[in-house]
Amino acid sequence: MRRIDLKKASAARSNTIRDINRQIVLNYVRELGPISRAEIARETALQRSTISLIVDELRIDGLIEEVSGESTGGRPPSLLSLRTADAVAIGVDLGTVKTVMASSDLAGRVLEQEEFPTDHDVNKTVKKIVQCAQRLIGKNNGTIEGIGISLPGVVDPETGNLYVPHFSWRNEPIAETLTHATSLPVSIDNDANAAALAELWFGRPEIREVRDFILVLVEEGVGTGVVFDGQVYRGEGGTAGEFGHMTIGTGAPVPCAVGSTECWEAFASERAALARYQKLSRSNGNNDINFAKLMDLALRGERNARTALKETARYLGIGIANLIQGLAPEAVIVAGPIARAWPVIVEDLKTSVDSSICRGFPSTPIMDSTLGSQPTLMGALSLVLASKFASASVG
Amino acid sequence: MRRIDLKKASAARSNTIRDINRQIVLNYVRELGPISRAEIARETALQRSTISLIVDELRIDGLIEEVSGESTGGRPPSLLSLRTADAVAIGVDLGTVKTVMASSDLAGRVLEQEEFPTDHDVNKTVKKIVQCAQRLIGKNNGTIEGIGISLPGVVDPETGNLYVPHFSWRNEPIAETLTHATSLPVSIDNDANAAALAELWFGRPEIREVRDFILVLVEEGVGTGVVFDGQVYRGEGGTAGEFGHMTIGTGAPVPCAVGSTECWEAFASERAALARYQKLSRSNGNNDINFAKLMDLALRGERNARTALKETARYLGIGIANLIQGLAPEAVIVAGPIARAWPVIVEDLKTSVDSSICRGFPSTPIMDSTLGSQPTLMGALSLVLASKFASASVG
DNA sequence: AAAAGTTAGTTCCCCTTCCATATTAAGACC
DNA sequence: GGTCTTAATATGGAAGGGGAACTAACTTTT
Repeated sequence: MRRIDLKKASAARSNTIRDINRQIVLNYVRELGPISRAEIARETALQRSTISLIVDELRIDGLIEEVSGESTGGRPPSLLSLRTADAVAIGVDLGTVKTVMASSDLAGRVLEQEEFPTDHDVNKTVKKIVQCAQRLIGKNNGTIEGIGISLPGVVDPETGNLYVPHFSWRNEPIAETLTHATSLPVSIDNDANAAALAELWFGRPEIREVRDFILVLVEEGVGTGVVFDGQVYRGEGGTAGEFGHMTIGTGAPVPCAVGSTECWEAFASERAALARYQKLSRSNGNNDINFAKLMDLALRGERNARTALKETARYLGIGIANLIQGLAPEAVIVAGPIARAWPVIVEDLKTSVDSSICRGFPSTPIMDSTLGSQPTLMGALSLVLASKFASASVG
Repeated sequence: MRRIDLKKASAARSNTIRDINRQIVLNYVRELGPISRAEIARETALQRSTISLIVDELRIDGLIEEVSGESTGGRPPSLLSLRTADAVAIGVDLGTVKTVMASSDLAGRVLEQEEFPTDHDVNKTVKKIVQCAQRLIGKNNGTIEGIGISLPGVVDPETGNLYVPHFSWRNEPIAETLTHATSLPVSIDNDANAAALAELWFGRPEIREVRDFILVLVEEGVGTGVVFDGQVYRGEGGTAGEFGHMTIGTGAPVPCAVGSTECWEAFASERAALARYQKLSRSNGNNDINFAKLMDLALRGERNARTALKETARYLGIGIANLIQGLAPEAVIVAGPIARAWPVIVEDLKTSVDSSICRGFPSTPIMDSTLGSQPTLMGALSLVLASKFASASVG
């Protein structure tokens, strides 16, 4: 029972029907390909002739290609799959430590990847990004159609206004600079929202089939990406997803990015885990430790490191329980470096979630990211790729 | 960038285009009526001829009617508005104290209303509802098209499974019984979700124009209805919206419905306010007080009552701040009996929200319900009415 | 009072797109 | 080699919107 928005709703014309069916066919190829025209016709209940016409259009547009298939007792089908000959997207995963850039094909497979340390000076970082983008564009002879950027901060995808607390960047024209230098459309979004978009479009099937889930990105802070009804929820001005600043108690081990000690991220971020570890092992004088090293120690069985991570997982669980109760997602995904220590934290995390949930809610699966080591890079690529498969107007 | 659901998405046929345009025209009449065919044609950029054909359909279906209009220098238009001659919906607002039932026309205007105390025995209550429904149906000579029920508990609108903590009702076949007795379709939903639906479809214009908002229903507990992109978000199994059980601290004045003293509703519900008042005025021995009386006292200026309400508002604000940060809604609506004491609590509420929000988020309007005294009754009616204006398939 | 101007609504023909059916294509099995 | 099965294409018909021309009904101007 969605209320349509009269200001945005546009009436259906004769071509609307084709637009809708074209999108459905394209997504069948994307999600179930290689697939034959006949199979798509059976699934959609459209006529085979209609599917053939639509497929012709999609082939001319270079979105899909034919491969030969095996007969099942009759004429062998010509199977359709996404055309993956070219690199079509560039993704920029701008992190607090390093920036990873990659090109990918339509199916989201990374073809080429580079990385460099992120410079605190926004101009230097943008310069490196421009250089790398131009290198990738040059190699690919005009096949690149767009650039996506994910960064650890609040972004309004409409206006481009942004705020990156770690570097104190405010309203830097990163996207504009890149657009001018490359003449390509540039999309920019918060890292957790982008990672959620990637899980939605390119995650493992158990997530792809889910319409409502929450991605919790644990890094220096805690970010969330909320997916409602197959769509990343951005809220007004793109500022949704800051559940990291949800009040969950008092007396956190570190202040949050803005100084409060009552926020979820003050209890459950990497910084919180490090603070716990340093308190536990103060006598050892371990001051040059970072989160990667802490995880290494914990995975090797070091007692204090494990305790610090498990305690952090417990608070992670309290926040996740709040989200489950409020939003009843079909799944919760934990992403970020901490996913590497999944075996250490999973039990405490789930126990904490269960004990914080009041009612007999259906138990919600909590899993680590299905996108391997780089959910945020995939997120940046998804900003470009998803727009090829989802047209804003067609619901 | 919504990802379509291949299992549910149905391909567009020739009639799809008419369905879409029909819905758009109907909603123009609903929201901007009385309106002429020509005006709709200008707004939608559809041809006047097309609008005329669609209007004929809608008139035959009894959804809209013509009234005469004034000329503006040419042929006078025949204006279109919703047909409000008949009662078409029955709403059942099943509350913990009383049950209110009403019939309404297509525009959501209440035509007839009855109420009776809610009996702790589910069978007795259902019997009274059935009798009242049959009385209303009989009076209206076959014009009633559906019944909506809102109740203070968790409901899965798909399966009808429900749980009402106040009465310890579990999986009672309320909707089924009513369907059998009346032969009408019955929709049932959680009170906060239903109230959110009512604000979305029948609220004052400042809310109707908003696509993303959160309704916080304060009663014995605290319930939330989340509206995202013009749609009430229900989550898996219809259990979304239980932000009332979000952990926000420790040491609440009362246990929540399940016994925890860390939940938002344990800090911010009517029961929490009453407990605060009783603690403050223990010497007075005021034990036969209820929330309505507490509000009366506070509105008359009684010190302890005001303090109890203001303290409750402060905690209400902490939870609302969490929601604003996480979901960045365009507005937050506070509904329920407490809205009557709005002047007493509004200042403390807003101060608390502002101080709990970490970043310079755009300040979100927080308002009391725009539906007058009975948001939950309107919610029940909306369950029927909204389905007439929104078809599930047409986005 | 007649003519001109304005706005509303209807009629008719054409285009797009889908459906249904028939036809062609290409392999498997006996 | 003939029949069966499945895949893909071609062809005519229906639904629905676009657009121009038309009728209707009023206001304004002369």
